[in-house]
Amino acid sequence: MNDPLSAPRDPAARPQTRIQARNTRAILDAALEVFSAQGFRGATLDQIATEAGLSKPNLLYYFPSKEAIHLALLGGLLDVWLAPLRALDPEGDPRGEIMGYMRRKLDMSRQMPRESRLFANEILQGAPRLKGLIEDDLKTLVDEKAAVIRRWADQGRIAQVDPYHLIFSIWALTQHYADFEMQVRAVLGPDRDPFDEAGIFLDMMFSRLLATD
Amino acid sequence: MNDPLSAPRDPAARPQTRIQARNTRAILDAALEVFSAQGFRGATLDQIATEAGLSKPNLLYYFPSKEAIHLALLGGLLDVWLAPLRALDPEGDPRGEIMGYMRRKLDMSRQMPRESRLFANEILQGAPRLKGLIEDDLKTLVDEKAAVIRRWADQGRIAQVDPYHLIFSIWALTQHYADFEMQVRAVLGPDRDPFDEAGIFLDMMFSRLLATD
DNA sequence: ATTTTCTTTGACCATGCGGTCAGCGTCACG
DNA sequence: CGTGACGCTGACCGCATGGTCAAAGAAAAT
Repeated sequence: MNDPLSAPRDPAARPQTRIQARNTRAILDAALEVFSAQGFRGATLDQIATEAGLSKPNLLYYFPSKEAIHLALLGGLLDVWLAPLRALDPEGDPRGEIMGYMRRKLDMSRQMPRESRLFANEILQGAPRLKGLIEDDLKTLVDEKAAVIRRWADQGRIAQVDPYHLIFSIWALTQHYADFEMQVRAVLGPDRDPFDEAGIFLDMMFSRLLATD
Repeated sequence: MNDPLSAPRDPAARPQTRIQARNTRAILDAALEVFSAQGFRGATLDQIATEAGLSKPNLLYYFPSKEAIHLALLGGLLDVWLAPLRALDPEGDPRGEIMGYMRRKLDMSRQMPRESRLFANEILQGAPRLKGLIEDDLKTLVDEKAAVIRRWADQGRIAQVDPYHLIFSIWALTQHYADFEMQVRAVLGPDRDPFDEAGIFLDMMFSRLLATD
């Protein structure tokens, strides 16, 4: 009843055992690995259990179903994913804020490619499990930040660009390096670092886009 | 031998019946629909058969396995997908060629979102079935066109940008509108046309990026 | 030391799904 | 209009997979 999806057992009474903490973390990490690489239907409980170093029934002792594990992951993800955008400061320097946002998003692609792919998988399939959150939380946040950016543009502090598509472009470009990493690496060859180069390229791209000259 | 992957039976002797043509087309179209929406493992033969208006055994009369259907789709896809890049003319006007490429790619996202998502699914999972083609054909083509673009940059006819990442950025931005269409539409609301707006935005973005001022 | 709660497991079940097969219809062509 | 090749299907098989359960094994609490 009062049992959040990310926690296995009713934590109302006793708080949480050390073993519980360790195992739920292991499970979520293993699930992230498997779900992000195989998609929801492609992943199997056996794979996740093995990856987590548990038996399948033991895994199901901590989470009631495959669906629940997936939801626990997605539930936490959207917040993490949007944190950089939330941090965009209306009082800050327009170019610095937008460039900084792009930077942080690129860093997330580099540091958290599994999360990026998990998210991509979900959206690709039409976001059956995140639709609600996307239409509410995400849309609200983007509307709010888009208004800020529009104000900056109207004040002439950055170029006149559609703020929504500016945000989309940051998403598209940064996530591409995580989601399509295999393709990017295949094309660049083994001796080039995609993320380092992307940083330079995207700096230039957005500098030129936002310049007011 | 002369049997393309999209054809089911050995057509060495008799060419192809009308029924064969109709049904293989129906199957591939249905499979594109289902695979692009559910991924390889998420799709079932029953779904594809139903979508194609056939029974499952009948479907398997035309293709030997689920895998074969998927391969037939992917096999044809890469060529279609890369055609716009192939068309980039070294003798043409640099800005016109690159902007035109971006345009054609965006049109493809609009006209062929299912193909885009099929491809995205494949790359996301690490391209288990396309790896070879990507490391050979695709890499070769990109190397070749990147060299062209680099020459243009060195001649001062466009800005000095990394040609590889320029190509990546075109892929990322155009495919984003197909692959993440659900998210884009949720954020923009029902009254805005993502693709029309994207055309304007991307025109501006790449104009500014390539400008030599 | 004993009880109680938490943790783990082997064995098992039901269902979904890819794929097969024997046989029945149907079409095209001489 | 007959005959062979083509097209189609219901019933079936075996395996993978999500999930259950009773009972055994550790920890914690007393």
